[in-house]
Amino acid sequence: MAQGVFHFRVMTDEQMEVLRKQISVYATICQQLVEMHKAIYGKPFVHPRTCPRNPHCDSSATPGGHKMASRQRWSPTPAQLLVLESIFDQGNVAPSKQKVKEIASELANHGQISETNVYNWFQNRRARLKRKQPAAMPSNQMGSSEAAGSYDPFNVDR
Amino acid sequence: MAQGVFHFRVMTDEQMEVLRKQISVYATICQQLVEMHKAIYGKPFVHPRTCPRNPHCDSSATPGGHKMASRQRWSPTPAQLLVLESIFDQGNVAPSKQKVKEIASELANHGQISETNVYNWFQNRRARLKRKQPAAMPSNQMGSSEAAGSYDPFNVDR
DNA sequence: GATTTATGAATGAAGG
DNA sequence: CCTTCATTCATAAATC
Repeated sequence: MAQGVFHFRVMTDEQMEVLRKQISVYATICQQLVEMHKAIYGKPFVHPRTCPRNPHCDSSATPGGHKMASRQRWSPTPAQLLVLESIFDQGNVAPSKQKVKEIASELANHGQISETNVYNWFQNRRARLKRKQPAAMPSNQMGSSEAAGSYDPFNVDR
Repeated sequence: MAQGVFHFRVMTDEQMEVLRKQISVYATICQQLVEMHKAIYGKPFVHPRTCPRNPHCDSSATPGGHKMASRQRWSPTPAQLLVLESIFDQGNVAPSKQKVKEIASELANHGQISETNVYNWFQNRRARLKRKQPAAMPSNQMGSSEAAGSYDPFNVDR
């Protein structure tokens, strides 16, 4: 693997994210093991070397889980949001993959965006709407079981 | 700072190799420690601090015999995740029925788990990998002007 | 600037 | 297998 001595590897944000996650898992486990050590020996585990200048090495003990280094998340520009909501309101609540591609392409003119962003946006929008508007349903009792997601009222694409 | 900034991180092969080795070492150590814990205490490696907001740690056995609500979905403990990913990385991406049984059996020592959980995990992992991998282009610098390249291009090759 | 809320993204599970 | 949904998580934005 290490034979390409004269060319650089480029890590995408995606790959970086994978790394972050792996490291996060190790961090969590190690944190637990430190707790274990304390429980056994009654005194806190002392690092051979404290973290040099790690931002979240001290302070906020990250309640419960371990916090990864910050990951920037996409957020729609006002212009993009306007277009997205317009499309949604027109009844196209579940665009097909092809449609998503087109939308993303179009919105790229108004700022950074990816097809995944668009896809996620519609997914979240549907879920949110569904959760907020269970009213207006004509006498639907649904008392017994949970109807485990076998019903999808929005499957209109393809 | 979320938009307009497409900072790629560049790693040399050397750095990459160092990182790989470090991770490998952490993985080994963590696995050994987890095993050690199991050996000492004879019970799953679960700590009060383990799951932040995930109540699946509460393995309270359905008092009364009737399974009630609280239908929380399974989520791997860090230790389980470590093992699962380790297996996956070793090339065993689609374990057989028998293998799944073994894995589930083994992981049950680190927390509640079922064969279905394991099966689903591998299935999801494969699907996820498949979607993300074809995005990786070797040594494609794509100039700074191609703004959209940072995130997942969302595979649509059908 | 510490909490709370809104929301983009991740993920386990189900359906086909 | 592939796609989709429900739920959860983390964080940017908002609020105090």
